[in-house]
Amino acid sequence: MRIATFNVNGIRTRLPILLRWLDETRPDIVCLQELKAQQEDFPALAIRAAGYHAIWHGQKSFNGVAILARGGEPVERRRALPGDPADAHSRYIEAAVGPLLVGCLYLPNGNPAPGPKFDYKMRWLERLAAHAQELLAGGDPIVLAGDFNVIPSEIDVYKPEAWVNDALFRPEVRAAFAELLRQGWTDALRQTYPNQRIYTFWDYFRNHYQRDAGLRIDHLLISPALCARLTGAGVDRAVRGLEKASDHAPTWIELAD
DNA sequence: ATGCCGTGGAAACCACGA
Repeated sequence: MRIATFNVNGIRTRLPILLRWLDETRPDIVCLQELKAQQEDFPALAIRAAGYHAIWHGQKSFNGVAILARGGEPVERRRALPGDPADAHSRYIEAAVGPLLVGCLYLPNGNPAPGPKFDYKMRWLERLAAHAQELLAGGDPIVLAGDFNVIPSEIDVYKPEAWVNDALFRPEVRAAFAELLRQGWTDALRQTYPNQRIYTFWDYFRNHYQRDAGLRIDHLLISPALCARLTGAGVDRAVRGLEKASDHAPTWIELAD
């Protein structure tokens, strides 16, 4: 089965591209981020007509996450990361899809760093680590997928020296991501391609896509129970080159049944 | 070093993104 993550940067504007990509690649489970739409403005009918059940957590203008599944309905487990009831951003949604648990996340950008936005990102990373640890304790097959806004290492950015002080690449952010891997999670794209340059995001400007000046910031972390089932992974780069594209490309893994 | 582009919402600009 195929599980994908895609930061759409506005689901209403991106709907034609999303539907075309769903039709062409037929992923079984899809995590979406940056819906940028209120709960009632999610295009549920069009997505249902494409063959997908969906749950989503919208927010006016910003953020917003969704989990799509074909074959079965995603059964919602939670729609916020624990640890801060005052955090009103729609950045996390979690569901059971058959025997699989899926966490879909949109981690804060954190720029400018230092500053309150960076502090919020670091707190969010701490909350994510705590929840991720709880999830692992169950021993279930779990995928944590989404836009992490974390460049894990130098190979994941076209020009590392230009990003050292950026909130996506600062040492404490990379350390927090590495801590997730130490818990037992596997970065499925990097596991599949240990030495390749793989990007999932390219800026809209400066011809970054045409120059392949990208970042790898969209990730699928899999729990130990899934490692032996990982048979492939990839990025649908061509989607980034379409007219009216998101600045992110869909990123996916393949699991043996 | 940089939001140069894109989206959304409010209001003909601004917030936000990475």
